[in-house]
Amino acid sequence: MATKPVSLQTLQRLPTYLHYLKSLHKEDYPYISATNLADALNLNDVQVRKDLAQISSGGKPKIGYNKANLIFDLEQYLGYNKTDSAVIVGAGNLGKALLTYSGFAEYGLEIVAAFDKDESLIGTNVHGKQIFSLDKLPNLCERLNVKIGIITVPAPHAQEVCDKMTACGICAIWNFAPAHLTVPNNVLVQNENMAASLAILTKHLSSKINSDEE
Amino acid sequence: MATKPVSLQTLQRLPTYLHYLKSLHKEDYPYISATNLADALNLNDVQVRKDLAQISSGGKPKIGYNKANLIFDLEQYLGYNKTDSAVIVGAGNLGKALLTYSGFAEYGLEIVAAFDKDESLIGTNVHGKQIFSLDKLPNLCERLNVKIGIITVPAPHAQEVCDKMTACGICAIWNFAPAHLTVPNNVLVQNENMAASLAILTKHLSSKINSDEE
DNA sequence: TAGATTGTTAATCGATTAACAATC
DNA sequence: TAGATTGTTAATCGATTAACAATC
Repeated sequence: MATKPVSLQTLQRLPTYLHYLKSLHKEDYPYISATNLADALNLNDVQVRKDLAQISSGGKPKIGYNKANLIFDLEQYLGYNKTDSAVIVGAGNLGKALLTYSGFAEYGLEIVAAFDKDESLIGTNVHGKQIFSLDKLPNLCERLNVKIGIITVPAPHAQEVCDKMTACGICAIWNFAPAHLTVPNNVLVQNENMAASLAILTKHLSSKINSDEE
Repeated sequence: MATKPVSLQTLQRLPTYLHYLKSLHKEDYPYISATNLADALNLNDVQVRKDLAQISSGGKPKIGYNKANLIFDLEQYLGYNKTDSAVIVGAGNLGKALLTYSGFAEYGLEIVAAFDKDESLIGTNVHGKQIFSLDKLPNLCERLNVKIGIITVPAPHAQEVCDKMTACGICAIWNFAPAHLTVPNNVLVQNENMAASLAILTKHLSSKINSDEE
């Protein structure tokens, strides 16, 4: 019973729809059209309809989609009602920031523990989450059945940490280190590629300057 | 003299090439083939050649690309040699993490100041960067000709901060808030969309469970 | 010369957008 | 009924990949 797989592009838009719908909470009118949604988010209306068709029970011609139902369907599909456990390796500034951020709960993610090799950090806790020695990783992952790992160590150590994670049975890695990771086939790496984002930003700036000159 | 615009996908791959090339620093042999690069980064070799053709003086048949030249061309193209100034609004955990992160210098970005509306933060400094009241934003942006703004406030305040930034002449916004921003035409928003990344990660997990069941 | 590798032209693939029929 | 909106089928567009000629 394989449900039709949703494209990566669609998958990435779904949280945006959900967030926007939730922001309309105050409004009484219970329906919204794909056209409205598309306009608000600078998307094409047909694209929105196609995306929603894949995860919801559909809208009604002339009326649109029931907002509450849509929110429910999106949360259901994205798994925001079920919580996945994650561990974080690297308790530096970025690691601490992620540990402290309480918004992940809303997305169905709970960071259960952090790991670092810095002796002075081990045993301390950040925002109620304890920081362990890296040796403890296998045991904790197995005990708590953790499948998601977050890497926030400096780039030169990222691959090594990644290998340890996959050895522990982690099969989804969120990589904040500016490094390319090599992993077994069944493991997914999602790069939070700040260098790539910055490239887009600064290039926009420099091309703007050039075009202003003309 | 409009240089051929590079696609967004290409632009995002360039920092990856650069990073990998730099990591080969130890090796003596001065050349690398597109095939090698592609294999190491799990990309197609023709794609790598096409990407590199757009920003470098090219390689030599049978030999490959000169690594040092390639690194130079990539840094040149990505503007890592010139520094852009940026301001950050929102000096919470994430904002502080970014202020503290010293790696941006390498990418040609310097965060010159931070802003917050929390009175207890104003006047303090993080990693040598001062935190100002939001009122000071226009003056500072104009004086230092700041064109890049980083938003690390909670989602409900993101649009308001964004509007202030564009009013100050900022035309490239790096948005870490989980909110869709509406901006004038000439302004670019780059969303660091953690919710989207998480959606991909957790979906991989749940689809894996389903396929394992078969 | 032979062979590896580049760079280009053509084919494929997938996502977005346009056109339109179905429906409340 | 008329009109707005959905949902689907076809057309377009752009990026990736394959095929191949050029070259050191």
